Amino acid sequence: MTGSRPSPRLKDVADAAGVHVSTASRALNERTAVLVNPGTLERVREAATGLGYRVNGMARALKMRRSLFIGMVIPDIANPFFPPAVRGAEDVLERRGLSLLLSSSDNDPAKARRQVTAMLEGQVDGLLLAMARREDPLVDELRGGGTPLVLMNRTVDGGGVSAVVPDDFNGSLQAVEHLYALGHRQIGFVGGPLFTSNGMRRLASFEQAVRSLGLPDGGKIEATAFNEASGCAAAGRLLAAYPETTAVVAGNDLLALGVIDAGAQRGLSCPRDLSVVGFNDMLLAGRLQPPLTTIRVPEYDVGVRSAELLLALVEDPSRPPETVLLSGELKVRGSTAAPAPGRRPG
Amino acid sequence: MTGSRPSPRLKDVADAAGVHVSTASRALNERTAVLVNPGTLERVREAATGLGYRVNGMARALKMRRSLFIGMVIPDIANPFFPPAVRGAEDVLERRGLSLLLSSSDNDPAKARRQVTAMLEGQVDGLLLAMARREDPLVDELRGGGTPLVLMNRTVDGGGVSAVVPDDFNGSLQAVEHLYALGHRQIGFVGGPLFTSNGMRRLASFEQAVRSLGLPDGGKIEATAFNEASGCAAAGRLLAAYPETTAVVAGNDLLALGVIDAGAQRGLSCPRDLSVVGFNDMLLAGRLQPPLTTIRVPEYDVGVRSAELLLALVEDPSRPPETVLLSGELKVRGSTAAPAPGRRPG
DNA sequence: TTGAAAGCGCTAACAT
DNA sequence: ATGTTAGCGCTTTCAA
Repeated sequence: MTGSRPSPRLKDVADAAGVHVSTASRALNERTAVLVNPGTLERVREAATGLGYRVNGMARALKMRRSLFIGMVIPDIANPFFPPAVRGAEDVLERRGLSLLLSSSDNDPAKARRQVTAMLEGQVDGLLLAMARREDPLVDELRGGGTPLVLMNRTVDGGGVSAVVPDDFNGSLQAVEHLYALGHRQIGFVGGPLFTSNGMRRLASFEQAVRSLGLPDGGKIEATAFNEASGCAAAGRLLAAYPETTAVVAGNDLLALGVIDAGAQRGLSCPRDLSVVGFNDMLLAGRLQPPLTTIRVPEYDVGVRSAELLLALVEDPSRPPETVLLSGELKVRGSTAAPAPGRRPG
Repeated sequence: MTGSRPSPRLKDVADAAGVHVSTASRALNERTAVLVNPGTLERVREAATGLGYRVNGMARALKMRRSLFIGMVIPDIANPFFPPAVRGAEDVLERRGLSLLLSSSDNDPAKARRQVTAMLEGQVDGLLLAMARREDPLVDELRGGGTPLVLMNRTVDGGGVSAVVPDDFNGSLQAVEHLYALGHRQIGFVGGPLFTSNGMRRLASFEQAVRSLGLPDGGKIEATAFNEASGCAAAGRLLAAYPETTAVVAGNDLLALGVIDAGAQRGLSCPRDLSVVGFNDMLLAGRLQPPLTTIRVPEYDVGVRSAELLLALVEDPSRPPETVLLSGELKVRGSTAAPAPGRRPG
């Protein structure tokens, strides 16, 4: 028995069942099984089970031009925003028999390009991209390339490509209004990188909200990345330049954590001396010290909707691009409070 | 120009360069490029670039019996333990030109089996499995199957398969000793499912530690899953049965959170009335309320080492199985303190 | 209802 | 140094 083929091919199954390989193929294929005689069908299936046959996906893909792989590139799986979104996509894809190829690009365009290239070589049936920049040559190239594409979480300025993103505009608006209602009048902003649609849109709506409420133009700082360290550095500059600030809207939850750190470094306690609002409602945000007031983005749904949209695009490549806006919801928790009397300006 | 081939094949490149396809293949392949005339090499490369040629990985895989895919099955990417481990594996694999196929099995053996089957059909070059049970028929089958395999985070009782796991034994020990040093004498245990090596080993070493310190045999409850809700339910039972408990060792950080919840439900404040130690030191564990005292497991390294071991196995399938134990380190934070005088037994 | 034959795109003997 | 040829394992026309 030693030295036999590594794993049985369709030919082996066919031989065992006493039929031609094309018949075996038809029998084992859901769609074509009806074409084969019930008795034969049974024999083939038994032979397949008996031999422990497993279709060779590479051969199938080569012939059918369908790999049943979907590629997904995100900035970083270790960033708590992404796991739920990945999981959402995974669940949808698995139900349809597709597998997920995952890469983290660290927001490095060259790295993202290499990863996408590897996925394209892997003949993925579609691409889920969460690392898009507002101006993104890679996305532009891909748009013409015949591989269906959906942008997740971030989109591009130019449009023309399907995307599933949070309603950044409304989110920031809710954050500002919440702080205003608490009595804050000196509200700062620590946003994410402006090369992302999230960073840009959250800033734009922050500015508009502040303006329409007639608030003074406070500090607005762009952090270099959506993480705690960048948020802390940016907030440090903000608080130095605008010491009268009593509240900060952050570009996301990690940035918010950094803002809280920066405040603490200056002796400002959150929420007593400094209120902070995050964005996303990442895992455990409600159990932090203090529990984070934030804009809840349906992260899992971002993944689900992206995958669904991509599958629709795979079925019908001529389907026009579409942008799905998922609305967020303000979760009021412990990181926001009325400003302390002593710190209120005027 | 419309109606041309979807994407150029090697044949197209060869034609454009005026050579035979086999020459083009040699030219474009790192390993065989030395065999071709420098001038020809240049022409082929230019043609490839000019046409935007991209190798068809399915065809290559079919021929070479190497897909450059690695499959990874974890319980749930949304569980904060896994993202760093996934990231570690990703980084190693990418450096070697391999892509990662990821699935979440939810600890459902049938689901895991389907996912592994899909990956095997996808001709993955190796498998990283983080969902193993102590007795796992799937792992047993795979061991004979010719696809290299490394278990991550959890291993099987039988051995005979490579694994990279935390040092559960030493971890629990440190937790108990820490609580003992603080003055606790009534220490309970809320562990993970005993069908996992983690659940079992952490319990075993807890019991041994308690015994060797001469402590009374306190409550030990097995939670149904490694999550907050199960931890809360289990801890509820523990505290009802052993109300004199002043400290609890939890099977992981999420379970620890559940223990804290259960305490709070009974009016017990952590750490004043109840000390809790977690396991893993998941993301943000130190920023929770209270900051979690826990056993730090090098999650990223678990991923790195697993991937490295798997690659070694891919290169040399005859390499004997090996278990790598990664040691944890106690991180003392805010969820543990000396027992309150009023609650100390006796 | 089944078999024959072609071919997906590539690599690797083998031959020249 | 390059061309010829076979074949990886599968699906799918086309014929019978």
